[in-house]
Amino acid sequence: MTDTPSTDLPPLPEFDLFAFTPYRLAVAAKRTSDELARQYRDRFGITIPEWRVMVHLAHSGKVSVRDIEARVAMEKYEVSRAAKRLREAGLIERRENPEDRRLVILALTPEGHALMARILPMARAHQAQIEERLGPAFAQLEAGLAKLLAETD
Amino acid sequence: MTDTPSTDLPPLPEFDLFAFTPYRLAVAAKRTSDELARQYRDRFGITIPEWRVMVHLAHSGKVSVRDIEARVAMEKYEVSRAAKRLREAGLIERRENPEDRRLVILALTPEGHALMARILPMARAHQAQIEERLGPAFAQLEAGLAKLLAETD
DNA sequence: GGAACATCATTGCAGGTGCAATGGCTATTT
DNA sequence: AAATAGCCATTGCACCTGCAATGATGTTCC
Repeated sequence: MTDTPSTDLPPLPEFDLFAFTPYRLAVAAKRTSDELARQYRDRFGITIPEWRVMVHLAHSGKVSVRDIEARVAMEKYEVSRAAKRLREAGLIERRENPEDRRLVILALTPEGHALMARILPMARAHQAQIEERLGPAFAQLEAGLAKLLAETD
Repeated sequence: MTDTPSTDLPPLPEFDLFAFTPYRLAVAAKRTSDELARQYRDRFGITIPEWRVMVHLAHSGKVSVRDIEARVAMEKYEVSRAAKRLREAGLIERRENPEDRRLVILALTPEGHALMARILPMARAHQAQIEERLGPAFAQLEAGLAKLLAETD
């Protein structure tokens, strides 16, 4: 037993990673978005950050990077790079804001609009499937998440 | 109004990103682990993947990369690279398994053991703080996560 | 017992990410 | 109106990640 360095040391406190809320949330988040990410990538060629930007543009019209950053839980450099890729893919367009030339105006192109018309129903279906699979636990999850998100805001 | 390309297109279906469970989980996971990640990094110089490996070694003794991969929701290359960094930092040691020389035996060094003795109480306190801040909503979150994790396993 | 197949861990590569500048613009102060 | 400070978006750099390929070992099947 002398070859195991821990043997003679005081025992460590018990700690169950599987009961650790940050871990549980990380695993849950990864599981739920991975399948989605794969679909978005394979079928539409976009990533999750790009998807978030697109969704925001879909219902907010023309906005700046700052608006998206504030609303969509992304750092502004993420928004900036997602927007760059989306622009190169022809899904959004970018103009200067004439009233404040530091700002940028992002908006869906017709191609981007068409893409969202295809993706959004899929996303709704995905959400419905989650709710169905969780059953009554869905409402509990929602209540818990609502409190957590409010507390950490 | 003719300068906005979306105006003449059929309206997109309503979609609220903030009610989208994968999004909510992603934000919740990021919020809860970011502060933790910063602490681990600034005070102990380790990352979240490294922390997970350390926790597993702390209560499982000597294990292989495969064991950790299976138990800790990490891909094996993540485990492998985390282990490499931890080895370079002197926190874990690595030996060959003589019974199956494809396998590797990872274990905490005394330094790693000492580090865990300092981190684990912090992690427990963090967990307690989450539970306190959420109050009754914590049990709901747990119930929801339990169902979700079981369903997607 | 040897060939084919499976498993374990690692790594090369391409691309994504976080941080800390940077450059351009606007607001504020004197 | 010039100087200073602040805000917006982007980018250079280093690091991290995901995927697929690799090499080394073990197992299975003829």
